[in-house]
This record gives sequence, C-alpha cells and structure tokens, in this order.
Amino acid sequence: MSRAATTSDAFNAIAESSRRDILDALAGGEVSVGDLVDRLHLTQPQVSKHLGVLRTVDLVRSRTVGRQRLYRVNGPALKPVYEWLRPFEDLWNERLDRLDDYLVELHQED
Amino acid sequence: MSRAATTSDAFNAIAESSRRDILDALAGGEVSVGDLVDRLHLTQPQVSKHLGVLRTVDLVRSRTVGRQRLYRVNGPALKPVYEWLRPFEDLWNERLDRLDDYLVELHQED
DNA sequence: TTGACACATTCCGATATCGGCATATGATGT
DNA sequence: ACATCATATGCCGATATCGGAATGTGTCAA
Repeated sequence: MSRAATTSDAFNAIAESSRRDILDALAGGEVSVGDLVDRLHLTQPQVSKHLGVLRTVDLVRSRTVGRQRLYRVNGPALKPVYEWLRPFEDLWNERLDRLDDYLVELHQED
Repeated sequence: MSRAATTSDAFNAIAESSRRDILDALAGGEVSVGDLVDRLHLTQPQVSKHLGVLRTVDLVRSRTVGRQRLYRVNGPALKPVYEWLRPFEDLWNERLDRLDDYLVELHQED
C-alpha cells in the first residue's frame, strides 16, 4: 500500500501548504482562478489541480461567471479537523504543560 | 518533485489516520508501545514507525522506563494546526452559512 | 466562424510514502 | 554470558503524489 490519497479527506487535502495558501486566499470571499495564480505565484495548472483536490473533498465550491470560475471555501468541510483537534486544546492552553514539565524533570527525557 | 514528507510538519504527520489514532490513544496520558499495539490493532513495526514520524515533528515525546518506552503527546506541536484553522471557525458556526446558501440559490452551483 | 481568453485535464519522470517481514538494538533477569 | 522481552530500524514492492509542459474544453467578442 502507499500513502493515503490527498483526496481521501480534509486532513490529507490540507497537508499541502499550497492548498492551505489557497484556502487562506479564499477566506475573504470568492476569488477567481486567475487571481489565485497572481496572488500565490503559482502556475495556472498547479492552482487548478490543487483546486481539484480541494473540490473533491468539498473544501471549496465554485460558481461560473462568464469565462471565470469563482471559488469559495466550504467551511463545514473543515469541521472534522477542528473537532478532532479540540480535545487536545487543553494540552497547550492549560497548566497541564506545567505538570508535563514536572514529569520530565522528575524522570528523564529521551 | 513529489509529495511533501510526512515528517515535514504537523499537518503532514496528522494526515494519516493511524497517526491520529495514536495521538487519540495518548490523549489520556502516557502509553507504552506495546499497549498501543494492543489497543489499535496494528503491528509493532507499524506503531514504531508512526511514532517515529510523530517524534520527528515533535508531536510526541518519550521516556524510557525499564525496557518499555512511554509516549505522551506534546500539545504545543499541534498549536500551528489549530492556529491555521481558527480563522475559518466562523465559516461553520455563524450564519455566514446562510449567506452562502443564499448566494448558491441566487446564482448557480457547479 | 474565428480567435482570444479562462480554466481544466493529461502525460511524464522523480520521489516518498505505506505495510510486511526480517533483523538489529537495548534492557532485564538468571 | 545468555535468553528473553520491548522497541526500533532496514529492505522490499506497490502506489499516489508533485511540478512541468502540452493540450483540451468552454465562453465571449467581433
């Protein structure tokens, strides 16, 4: 077997930094492919391919206006990532860190 | 070029579901490799390799006790993921969804 | 219809993954 | 020292990625 497909879920899709950059660029609202190319300094095929992946996992949706295609973020598709992450939130907000440090000091670190 | 290394950052490391399962299992506290093998129904080399990836990106840390090695989550290493995600939080909590729906109805969806 | 523009898709070579199996490292106990 | 237990690592084949360059699809305008 090989690595999980980038199109298998949101986790794999956002692993690529270019794809995160695209989502960042779309955070403000609809943007055309051409504008993404300009803003992100990527080639047009690169952007289209990344958008293809994001579309497959439903992280973005599009709308055609004339010859342009406007993309927007589909927020709810990111929710599973957020939900998975949330239980760990304590681990960097709370003073559990201090307990952790204590344990590390008391015993040893590899 | 190829896909970004799983060891390049937390985003790539958590793309694999087995690795997320491991982190989930470690969320409650320190767990040995053997216990992870039992709980997750994975082979020992699989677990060790995944832990290796998680170690490289500092998502887990370990401590040796006798012949066992106890692993724990290093919370702060997940923070970048959370931070990246946070700006999108509105997109599934707010009524922006309703605006989105409105736009989709008004125009068309591809 | 023809041409120009906006975007999507295909083919390619290079690379790094994943699981399986075997083996190496390291600590414990006798 | 030696056998055993607990982990880590190495090698393998199969697979899916990524960027680049070329090409395909679809829309508008004259």
